[in-house]
Amino acid sequence: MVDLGSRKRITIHDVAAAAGVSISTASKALNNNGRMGDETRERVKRVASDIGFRPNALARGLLSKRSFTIGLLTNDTYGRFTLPVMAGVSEALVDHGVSVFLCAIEDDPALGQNHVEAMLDKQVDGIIATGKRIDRSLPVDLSNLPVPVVYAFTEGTRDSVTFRSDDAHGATLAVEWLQQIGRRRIVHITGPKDFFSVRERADAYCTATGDTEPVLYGVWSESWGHDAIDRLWKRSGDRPDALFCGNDQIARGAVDALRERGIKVPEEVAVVGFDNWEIVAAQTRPPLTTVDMELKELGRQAGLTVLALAEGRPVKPGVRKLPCRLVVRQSCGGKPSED
Amino acid sequence: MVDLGSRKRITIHDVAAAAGVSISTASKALNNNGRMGDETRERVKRVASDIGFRPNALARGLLSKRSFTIGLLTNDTYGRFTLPVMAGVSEALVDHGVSVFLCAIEDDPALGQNHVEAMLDKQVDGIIATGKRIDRSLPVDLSNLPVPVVYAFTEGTRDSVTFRSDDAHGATLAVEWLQQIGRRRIVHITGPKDFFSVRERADAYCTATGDTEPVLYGVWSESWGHDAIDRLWKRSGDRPDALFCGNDQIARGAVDALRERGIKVPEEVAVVGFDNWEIVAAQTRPPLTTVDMELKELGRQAGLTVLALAEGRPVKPGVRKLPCRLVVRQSCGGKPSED
DNA sequence: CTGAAAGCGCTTACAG
DNA sequence: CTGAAAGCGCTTACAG
Repeated sequence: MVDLGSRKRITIHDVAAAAGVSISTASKALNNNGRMGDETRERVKRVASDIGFRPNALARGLLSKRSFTIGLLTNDTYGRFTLPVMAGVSEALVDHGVSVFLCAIEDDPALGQNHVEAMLDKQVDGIIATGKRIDRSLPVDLSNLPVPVVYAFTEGTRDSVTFRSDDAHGATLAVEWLQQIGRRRIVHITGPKDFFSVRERADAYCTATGDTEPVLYGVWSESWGHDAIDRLWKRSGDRPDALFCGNDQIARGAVDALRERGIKVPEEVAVVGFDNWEIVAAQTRPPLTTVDMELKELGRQAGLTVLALAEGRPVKPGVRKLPCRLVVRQSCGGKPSED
Repeated sequence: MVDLGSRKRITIHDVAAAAGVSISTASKALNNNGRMGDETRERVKRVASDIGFRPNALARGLLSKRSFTIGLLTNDTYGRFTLPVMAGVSEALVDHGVSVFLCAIEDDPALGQNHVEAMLDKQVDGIIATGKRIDRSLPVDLSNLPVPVVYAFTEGTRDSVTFRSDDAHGATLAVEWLQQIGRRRIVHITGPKDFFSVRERADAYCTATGDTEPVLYGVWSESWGHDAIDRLWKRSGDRPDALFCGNDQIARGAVDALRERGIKVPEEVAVVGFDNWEIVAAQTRPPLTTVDMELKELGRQAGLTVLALAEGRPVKPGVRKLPCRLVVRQSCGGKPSED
């Protein structure tokens, strides 16, 4: 059978006994409050560390009303967006001793409710809601919770704090980069128009290019990228010398289609993607220059914000748009960035 | 400023007062123990539900020594393997009221130690360790912890419970499928030989095929799959009529290379991958038939096992190999499976 | 400078 | 059948 190494847990009573003080003195010594002789405080601390004392967070939490846990709620099962957000949240909070419950709720309201209640029972200090698109909310009501809620990459409520990427900025970065390398006929191939981020990216693209080419709306797949190239090359008139694609999958499909037609990327057509999804962007031939939404940074900020709210520090509600970053690989020429 | 809807939390005192009983009676009524009139018990329950009472899990945990939390520790930052495992763990445990801390520790021992201590402080009922390969352990010592540890898709200690996929079974499924559809010259293109799973899959492949073709070892990338096809088509002698690839990326690279040579998949060469990594397998043209390691089921079992150990139920230590499943798409011909 | 007491929100023997 | 008391592991006024 499996051995738990069932050593009894060490409590503050053990520390007090070993140091020859009362438990209140032990507590105060360890928490650097109360007044006592330096010698006593040091001795208690040394003893505690010698016998491996670690305070029980449950007991602490009962008193302090702080559990040093938060919940991350997501409906992005695949993890495409949630994983970087989670990494950022966790990185920002681990130094503050905060641990993160991850709850994947699919699109199931009952499951969502379940998870939220389980977290509230465990007295989480706050909740971060995240998802897979900025213009949809999770299938669970997070208003009027007894703990603060911060939204990251999902639709939030009016009076809450919401973090999202600045897609217009990302699109502008992409188009301006293509213009800088001398491209003039830049076509935008993107996803479904009912996505807010699609419209935002397309608008920024139109602004930056002066609206000379139509935007090709479709779906978020490689095969749509492929089809779009067929369509573009069938029509009459000048061919594009650059593509700005709404995500990396579309870009990959387009690059594949261009190669199959014997058209050189980046020499004849330069391509920029969106998302910086490594598995897609880095494996494309040539690897994709693409826009990174800095989701990890977004997670970091969401984490620090929920912590601030939990500690009662004031935070202004509203939507915070975070800048994107262009990751340069080979699909536009130029050297790969350090990324 | 953000409003917390700062309604005071409802405690068992409120329930007792509202029901006109003592808090001990209230507690016993809600937990279905102690003896009391049915009428009293029902009244207390009704009142509790009416005023929205939910017991504080921290207070409960302090008494019961059970926090109804567990920790999932992983060094698989990208989430490729951890996400399905996490989904399984969470799914299995949510019904038991258990929430899961996710701790991504990269390959940083100090960070790992940090997270483990934070979880122990929070009195987790157990820890599941998971990773990105079966023959490496996490960079943190999990033996002699005061809570049970279960290993899933990472190297465990001798006396622990470890769950892993049965890679030999998966490889056998793949090869036998190719043989069933009439293929005879099946080549195995796979990853680096220092991976245990590579050797195990290759051995099973050799056993199933009778060792007629050399195994091509390389790296886990599309470009290696591509190169392997070049190599195979340059050499003299009969060409393969089927490929069994060590992962989906290699398979995708190979399929792309075959298409570029004008060789039809699956008509001339049938291809099976490994991993069932949707983003790769489903986007390949044609979509890949591939081996799924059933990581979610693996996570489920790991979750139930750590729960059993936490509850003191006996569990035999050792390595449990879980069967794989073949997901049929179009790269071998045949109709797509329901997956 | 140090300790006894009360209490966080609950559960569980133990009296009555 | 119901309640008062003790206690889980800790912290924090309050006495001395």
